[in-house]
Amino acid sequence: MSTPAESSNLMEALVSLAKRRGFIYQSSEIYGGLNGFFDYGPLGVELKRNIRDAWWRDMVHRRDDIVGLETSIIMHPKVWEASGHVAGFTDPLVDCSETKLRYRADQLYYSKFSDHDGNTLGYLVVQEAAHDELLKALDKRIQYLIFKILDREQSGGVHSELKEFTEVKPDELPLCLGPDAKKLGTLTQPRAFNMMFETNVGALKDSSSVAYLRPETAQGMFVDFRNVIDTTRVKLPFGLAQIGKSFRNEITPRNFIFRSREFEQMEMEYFIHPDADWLACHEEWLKWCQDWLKSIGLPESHLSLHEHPKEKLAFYSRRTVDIMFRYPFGVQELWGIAARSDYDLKQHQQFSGVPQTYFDEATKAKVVPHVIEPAVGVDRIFLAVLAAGYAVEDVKDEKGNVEQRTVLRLSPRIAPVKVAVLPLLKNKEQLTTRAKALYAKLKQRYAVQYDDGGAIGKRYRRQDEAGTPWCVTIDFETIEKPGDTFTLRERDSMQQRRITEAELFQLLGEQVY
RNA sequence: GCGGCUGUAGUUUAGUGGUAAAACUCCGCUCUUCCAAAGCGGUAUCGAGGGUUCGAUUCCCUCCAGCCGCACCA
Repeated sequence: MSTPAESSNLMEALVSLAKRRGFIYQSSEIYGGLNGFFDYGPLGVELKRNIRDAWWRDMVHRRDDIVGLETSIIMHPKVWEASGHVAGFTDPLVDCSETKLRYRADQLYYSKFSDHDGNTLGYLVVQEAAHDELLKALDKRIQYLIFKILDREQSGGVHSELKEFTEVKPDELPLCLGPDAKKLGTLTQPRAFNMMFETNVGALKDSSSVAYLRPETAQGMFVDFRNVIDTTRVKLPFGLAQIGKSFRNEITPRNFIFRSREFEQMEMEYFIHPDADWLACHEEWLKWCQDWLKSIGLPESHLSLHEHPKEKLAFYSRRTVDIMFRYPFGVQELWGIAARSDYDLKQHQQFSGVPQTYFDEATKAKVVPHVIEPAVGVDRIFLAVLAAGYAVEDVKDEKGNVEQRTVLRLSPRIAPVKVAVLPLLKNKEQLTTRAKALYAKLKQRYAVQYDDGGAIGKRYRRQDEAGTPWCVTIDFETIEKPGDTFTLRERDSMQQRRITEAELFQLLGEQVY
């Protein structure tokens, strides 16, 4: 295991490389940046696109049972009421200035405590618990208030009924004793915090025009479930796949692009018959996702599984397993595979009044399908391939001096540039003419670069940092000897061999898919 | 949202109460027969705003951004 300092250094090195080579910039940098937002530069946008394309090809094009979808980012506000996001994403939060602890106001209860003459002595705040536990806690706090804070000789007084702390009034706050506080008045007013970005549709900013930027792409696929059934020939089981931006107003965006406020999801909702073996289906998708991650070059050694304990499952889920990735800052969630049951379709059925059913020809019955959902963040995969591929190696030059080489070992499938075409020398026209001809031919099909700047070694290293798997050098052997061969220099091994144009295209055809 | 640390060229860093230096990168030119060659030239309102001061990149305050920890993450 690396130490926190090393991890931090690795992340700094990655951020630095990402900027230096044009993978990722901070958003709005010239205005001081904006927390939780990022831009993808010329190399970054290629890498990101390749990740998306690889997923789409494997998930949609190469399967018979999955079709694609692209739904709008802003949807009818009722969608988010039905999905539970309006209620679920609104957490009123309370901070304690003394203990620095943070509570959810809807999980706190408070009670006024008065002496027998009716004078208010204070408000006791306790955390949600079973009824008798809660009363026990309340009693403890009363004793604490009387003897430690008010410094009285004997107890006595009455407490009023418990109320949810969300109802606390500003003038009561100075007399509130926080659940873990030793002084009065350390709690803040509950502040509503909704993870959804709000906006307004139309010209008038009244409450009827409130809309949300979607916090997940999934709901678009549930809402269009009927449309797809009615207009295409899909039969259960089948999947709807979507790639698109989602937005969450995270309290604290952290770890570079890992948790940001604007991010891109690749989600697939796989609809199955309610009587189908959902557990087996869930296992199948779990396996599929792991295999796919390996196919884009993530090493198995960095992957692990995390099964959500039953008591911590989200309300819609019967089972959720996360594929975890060992990032420099720790093992974190990469891909969540959730068995969402029929929760979402049933919710939309109820809220919209439109039946969300599928006609089962076999039983002649209408059923509401269940759903298995693999959901992954493009940006998280991006960071994972960057972190896993990044290496600084010691390399010996011809004099035996040790130098350092920075290399990004990206899979040819997703590398932003597949091949760099390099004339050995810039000022020899036979070399550059042949190189430019090859470049022109390659770029019809692949993302390639032409580079004639500086010495050849420098150009190799530059491509190493960009993650380009192969460099092709047009040298004197190309133009002087028969066979029209080039030097093929391989990124990871730095080995060189001679290759013809036909062989090069064959290599690319096999490796870039 | 809280606490600690930080912010000087594209990157990594040096430095000072009297308007800034280096290495590498990048761009241009010269040169160069396979792993960051050499030479010349170019690139900074020292994160932003305010205050103290004759004078602030340096000291103070606020904000913004970043890192670490806590909390949060339906």
